[in-house]
Amino acid sequence: LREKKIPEATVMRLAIYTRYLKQLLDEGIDTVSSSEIAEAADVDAAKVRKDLDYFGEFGTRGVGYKVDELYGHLLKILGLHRIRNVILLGAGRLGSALALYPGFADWGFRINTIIDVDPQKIGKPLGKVVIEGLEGLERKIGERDIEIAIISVPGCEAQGLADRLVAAGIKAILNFSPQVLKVPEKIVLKNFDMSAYLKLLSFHLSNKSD
Amino acid sequence: LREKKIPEATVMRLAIYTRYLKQLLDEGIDTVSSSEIAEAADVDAAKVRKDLDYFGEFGTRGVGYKVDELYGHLLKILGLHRIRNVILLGAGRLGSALALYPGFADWGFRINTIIDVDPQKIGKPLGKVVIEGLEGLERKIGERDIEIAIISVPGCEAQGLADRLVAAGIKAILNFSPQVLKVPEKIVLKNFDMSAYLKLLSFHLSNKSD
DNA sequence: ATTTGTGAATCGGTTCACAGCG
DNA sequence: CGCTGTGAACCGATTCACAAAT
Repeated sequence: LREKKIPEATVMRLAIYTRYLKQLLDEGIDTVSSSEIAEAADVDAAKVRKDLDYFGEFGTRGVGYKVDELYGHLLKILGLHRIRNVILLGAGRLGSALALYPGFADWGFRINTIIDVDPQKIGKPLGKVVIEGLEGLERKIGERDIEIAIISVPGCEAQGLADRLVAAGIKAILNFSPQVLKVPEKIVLKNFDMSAYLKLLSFHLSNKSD
Repeated sequence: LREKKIPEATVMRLAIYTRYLKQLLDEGIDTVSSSEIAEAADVDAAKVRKDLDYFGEFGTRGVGYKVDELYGHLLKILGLHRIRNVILLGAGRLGSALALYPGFADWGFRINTIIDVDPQKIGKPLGKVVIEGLEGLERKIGERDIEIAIISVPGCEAQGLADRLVAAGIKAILNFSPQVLKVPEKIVLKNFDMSAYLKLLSFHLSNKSD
């Protein structure tokens, strides 16, 4: 966006702040301070202000931030002011849970295509979307204006699938498989390797004697 | 462990390396270089060596690392050489998917207790474990030697539950709810807010004009 | 009086470049 | 000669402290 490069961690925190602001909005609270946001997000107030500072001046000194305005700014900053189409690849247990997770639709992410290779599943509905086979993947991504892919297939199939997605012009991938994916620079890739997170917990448990 | 503090990112990468080493082990390959590990994990070789350097010297100059030895060292470092008992809270769609995810058991994480408040679910099996109600939570954690809790309940219930878990002596929490949890310093907490990750992707999509 | 916005200092992780060793 | 191990330089994010604004 701006001239400066925005730290990944900053964007992640902005994503957290939006949820709190939405809550305040629903409660009818109209003003909030950086220290209140900080408390809710479990960070410090200076960090909140610095995070916002990357994008402009949204507050009033001595007063704080107007909740509705700040919320609107953050939605714009994060690109959440519009619908984005998502393809889900793999309708296993995890994939099914993701397909039905309301937290995606709440923020404008519409899973409009679900793919699986199991003939038993093809043709059956998962939520409001009918599961389809892999054929014509590339065409569907183009025709249906899909920007984001969620991969929840076994690790061994993930890289091949990612290659096809990239060739089809996908812009972002959320990878739930434990496979490390290689994609071109321009593709936005986030990994969500759950066993890796458990290993991280395990490490800390083994070294609690700090 | 050592005198130095280990970067979180380093531990996360070690967790990734283990998967690759396991694969090499299964393929019967017995030597590997830092650059091969780097390639597999999509990082650079210096980073791999630096990550290992925090914990000791595991390689042979001019040769590389013996796969089985390095794998064993990493298991020890990450505390994966023993079984850890896990409690799963919330047997909804996501919770059920997690309960049945083989990636946990593969690394020694045994979900031995599953809790839900829905009377319809209580008493029914999920995998090999029978779902139980919330009563006696604290006692179960103590008696069953549970170290890790996975929270997959609605956000509004997550903090109250976390408080009980902490009081019961839980050591680590993996939080799949979008609620930011407040726990004492000594508790190891990792958040897995999926909608926050989608928001992150959305931000990058909106600002691809780098 | 209060709270934001922000340059400057600090801290910590990454990268580099090469010494050390087989 | 090849690859590891590692101090040092670099870079970027966090924290600090205070000026600016109402």
